[in-house]
Amino acid sequence: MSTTSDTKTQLLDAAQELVTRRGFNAFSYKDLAEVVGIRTASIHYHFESKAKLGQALMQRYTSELEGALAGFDQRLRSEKARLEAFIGMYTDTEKRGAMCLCGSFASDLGTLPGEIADEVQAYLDRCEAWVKACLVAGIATGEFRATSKPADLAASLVAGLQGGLILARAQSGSPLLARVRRSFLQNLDA
Amino acid sequence: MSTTSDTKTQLLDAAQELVTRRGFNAFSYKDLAEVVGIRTASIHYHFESKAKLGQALMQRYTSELEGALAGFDQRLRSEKARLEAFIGMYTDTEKRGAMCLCGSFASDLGTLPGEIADEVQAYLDRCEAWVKACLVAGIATGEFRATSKPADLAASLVAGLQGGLILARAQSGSPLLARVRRSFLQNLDA
DNA sequence: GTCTATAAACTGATAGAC
DNA sequence: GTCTATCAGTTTATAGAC
Repeated sequence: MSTTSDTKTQLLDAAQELVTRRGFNAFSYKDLAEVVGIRTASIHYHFESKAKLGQALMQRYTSELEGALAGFDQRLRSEKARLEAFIGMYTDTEKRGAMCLCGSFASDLGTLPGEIADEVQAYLDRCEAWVKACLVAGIATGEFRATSKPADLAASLVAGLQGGLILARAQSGSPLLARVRRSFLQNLDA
Repeated sequence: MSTTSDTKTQLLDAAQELVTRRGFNAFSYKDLAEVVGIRTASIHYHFESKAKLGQALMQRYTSELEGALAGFDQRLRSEKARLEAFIGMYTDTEKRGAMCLCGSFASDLGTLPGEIADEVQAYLDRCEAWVKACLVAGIATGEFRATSKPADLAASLVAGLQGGLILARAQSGSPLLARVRRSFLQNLDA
């Protein structure tokens, strides 16, 4: 059990930081090598290509999402609290001044290898399905008021959070996601 | 009055297509030169740098937005119709399988020269201000029901449209923006 | 206005030594 | 696992001829 992570994990962590701040096409093996402190050639030992690195990044991100959602489901007792926890993942990212890894990849989708595009779609589908289930449950118990179809509301929240995260860094004013959160939740008030 | 546009306009048109499909960092002068049919060196006669080209792109885009919004205000008689027309600009872009120029730049903001970042902010501020005014007017006449502060709703719509446009290309299912539109408008139903 | 020629730096990637 | 050395191709940009 070592304090410092192994090189592969360090590479994933540094790459995630670069992708969520600069974008997949705007960072290079050189950038990555400098952060981790090895040579660019050594990166190829861990990830045979930049595309495979991107794919590994999205796979880890999606499995972390799965863990977080399972935690929310198990730990929290109201659908409102679960929704708040979900939104909280994105407000945390906003505070760091970064994008969601998936949102960053989605914005580069026109230039990405198919392997990554598939992972992006899986992540988004999972988010929408979880939010939709949360809404359906909350409407059934009377916790939420149904103003639109849950599937539409779920897609709308995911789009608002991802868009908000991308636009937040360009905005002068107050935290953008706080506004997205408020208008979404007030709309559901029973 | 010639049928074919001048080279500068052709360059702007081709660059806009590339930025909204691939992103600012994912297209090169070589790509642009091939589309327009000149050499890369000739591009520098019209735009001294890629940054200046990007800035010119955003300036033209913002002034086109201004024209479109003025047209909506003048031509359309209800706030609902105006909001629909605004949303329509984005559903048109979704049909083309492209991103909004501003959304594309926003996603690359961490790597962009400051001149472009300022233009991105101006475009977003203008969108939010116009939508907010539209909502305030519609609430005053009783056309809309106010579920949240107009400023929050406006920010939320802009974020939802931009996010929806970016995510739409990764999604398998039905048009994402139609869902954003439905849940936003139903929320306003008086 | 557009061209050729050229630059200097960077890109992801490979071969092979240690 | 990480290194050095190297590759072929690309990037934005400049100088100067036409």
